[in-house]
Amino acid sequence: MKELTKAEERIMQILWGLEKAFTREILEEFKQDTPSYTTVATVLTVLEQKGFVAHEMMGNSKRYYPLITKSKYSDFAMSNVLSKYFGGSLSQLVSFFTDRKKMDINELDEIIKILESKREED
Amino acid sequence: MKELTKAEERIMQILWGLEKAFTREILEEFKQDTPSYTTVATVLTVLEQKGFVAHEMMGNSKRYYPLITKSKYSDFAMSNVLSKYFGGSLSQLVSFFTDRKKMDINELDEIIKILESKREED
DNA sequence: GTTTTTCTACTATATTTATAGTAGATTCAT
DNA sequence: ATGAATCTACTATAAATATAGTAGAAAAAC
Repeated sequence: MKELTKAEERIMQILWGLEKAFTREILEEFKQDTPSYTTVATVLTVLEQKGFVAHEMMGNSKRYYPLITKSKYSDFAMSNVLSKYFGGSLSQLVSFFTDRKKMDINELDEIIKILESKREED
Repeated sequence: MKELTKAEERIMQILWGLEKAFTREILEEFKQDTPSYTTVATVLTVLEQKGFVAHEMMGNSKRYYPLITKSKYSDFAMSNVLSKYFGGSLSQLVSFFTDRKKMDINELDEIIKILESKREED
C-alpha cells in the first residue's frame, strides 16, 4: 500500500466518515483551510488513480466511496510507525507511553482488562 | 515539529544510530538504494535548515549530530497516528492490536507487567 | 426555454521533495 | 610539492504534491 499525502489524507478521513459522498459533500465537511471545490475534485481523481477510492455515477455526478477501510489503512500507518520507531515491538511501545505520559488509572485498568481477556482466549 | 520526508527520515534514522557522523559515514550506512554522496550532503543541509540536525567542523568536514532525539520524534510520529487513526486513545490502540494480530503470550505478559508496575507507582 | 448553477475534464502553476552534478577549496599520499 | 582524493557550496533538474482556473456539458431554477 502506498502512503496518503496530507491533502489525500484529509479527504480520505472525511470520506471514511461519510462512507459515500459527492465532491461537494466532502468539501462541506472541511472546518478550516477549506480548499476550493476543484482542488477536492482533483485530489479525488488522484485517489481514484491510486486505488484508494472508486465512484458510482448519480446522474452526471460522481459519488465516491473508499476502497480501503480506515481500519486497513490504520493498520498500515501504525505498522509503519511501529517498525520505524519502536522496533515492531508492542511492549516497547507501551512502555514508551507509560514512561512518558501521565496515564489515566482507568485507562490503564481498561488496557489490562483487554490484554488479560486476550490471554484467556489462547 | 515538522514531519520528516522519506529521504530525510532515512538519514535521520542513520544519524540517530551513529549519534555523530560525517556525510561519508552516513552514506556508508545505506544498505540499499544508496544515494550519491552529494544527495546525502544536500539532504543534511535541508535537515539543518529545518532544525533537525546541527554540525561541528572537524578540519574542513562537517560532523553532524541530531538536535532532536529519536524518542522525541517517535513520540511525535506516534501521537500523529494515534490521533488520526485511533482517536488518541491508547486502549483503543491496544485492542486494535489484540484483535488483529496474533500476539505472543510472552509479549502479552510483558505488557501486563509493565502496566501493572505503572499502576503501582501512582 | 433561457439563465444560472453545478459538475467533470483538462490544464496550469507554485511549492516541495528527491536526486545529483560541477567548481573550487582543502587535505592526503607519495 | 604536485597529483589524487575529498569535501562543501552552489546550482540544476525531474518528479511529486498542492492548489485551483477554464471550458463545456448537464441540470436546476424561474
